[in-house]
Amino acid sequence: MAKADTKERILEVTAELFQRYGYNGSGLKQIVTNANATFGSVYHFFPGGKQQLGVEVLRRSGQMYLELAETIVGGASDVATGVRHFFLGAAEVLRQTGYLDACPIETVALEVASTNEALRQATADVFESWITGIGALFTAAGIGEEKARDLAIVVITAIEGAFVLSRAARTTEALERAGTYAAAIVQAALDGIEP
Amino acid sequence: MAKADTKERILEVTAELFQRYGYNGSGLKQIVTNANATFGSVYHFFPGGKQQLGVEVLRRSGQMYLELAETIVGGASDVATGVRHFFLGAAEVLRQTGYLDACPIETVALEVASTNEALRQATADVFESWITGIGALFTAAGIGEEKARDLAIVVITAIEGAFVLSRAARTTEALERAGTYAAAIVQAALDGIEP
DNA sequence: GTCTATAGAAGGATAGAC
DNA sequence: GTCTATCCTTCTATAGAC
Repeated sequence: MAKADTKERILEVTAELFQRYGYNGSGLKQIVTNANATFGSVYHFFPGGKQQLGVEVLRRSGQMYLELAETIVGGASDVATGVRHFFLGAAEVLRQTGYLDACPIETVALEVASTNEALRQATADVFESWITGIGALFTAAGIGEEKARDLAIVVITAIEGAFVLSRAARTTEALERAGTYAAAIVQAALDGIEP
Repeated sequence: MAKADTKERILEVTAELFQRYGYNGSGLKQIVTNANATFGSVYHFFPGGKQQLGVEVLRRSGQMYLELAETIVGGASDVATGVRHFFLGAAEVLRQTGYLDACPIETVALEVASTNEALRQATADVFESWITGIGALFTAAGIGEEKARDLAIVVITAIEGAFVLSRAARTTEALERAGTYAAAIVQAALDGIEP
């Protein structure tokens, strides 16, 4: 088991590098080295080169991160508490990794938004799946569908924005404050308050 | 006037490229071409190379964007309305530029957070200046200092996160929803409601 | 201050032996 | 499936003429 699938290792290493250094900041050479693989293997599994590898990594990372969010948010006593837990958990991970590991697709999303349509579409698909997935947790908690989607968007934008400020400042302040307000907004929706 | 300062042109062009393509995505060659300058000029004005140019561009862009925010937020009938206007204005700019022009430092901030300490510090300084500047508008509106800072952080994280989703999806939905909730949170603070 | 040429490294990608 | 060698481009940076 010390030797997992080569393809699997390439995907895992690339996901980690994208999360920390972005798409342009992660060289194929670095990927090959860290994954203990070769150029031949990369192009064997991903004939479309770095772009194809990128698309598959974004899809995988997006799904894994959604599952993590669903587990934490859905596992709490109520969704508002769950949202708060997710922000605090993200803050803890960020701190423990030396402010390396935040959102697995955010940096790439901004880098490729206006330069690579295939990758841009992949990031858009991931965000949409998050909105749908988190929104479903809110509707399950009794919130109307339309409002549930809006809430999901607000919660996701809050954590993405907080990641930017927290990584730049190397403090968890933004994640903590954003988490408090995001949880409060969800709680207000549970209480049936407008707006 | 057709020929502004060479240094000025380099700074302006680099700021635009950083905003659209990020730090790693903006080549010195591209900068030189777009600014109608030469490599010699770039290294004459910025002996520290791309990094020094980057730091100066981040500082400038950060200050200009803060001034824009202060004008819009502070120019409205109240700060909650001002916040709403800023989100809607940002959405309009984004739409009109084909989803190119969002935050001038966000992409760079994520790219350099774990790779270049000088640039990371520059982005952190910019965000801190925004928190202070926007927070001052809130205290001027009668909100307590501590809460004003928290609100500023929440508003800034909301717009940064919304930029990510909006650029990826090529819709203004995230900016509109985030703007609505950010304005509501500020309004609640004005009304003295807890948190 | 400006320009051109070029160095030297790193980028993605490919071919062909094994 | 894996590996190595290599191609071609792009990148940042520098030297030296003007």
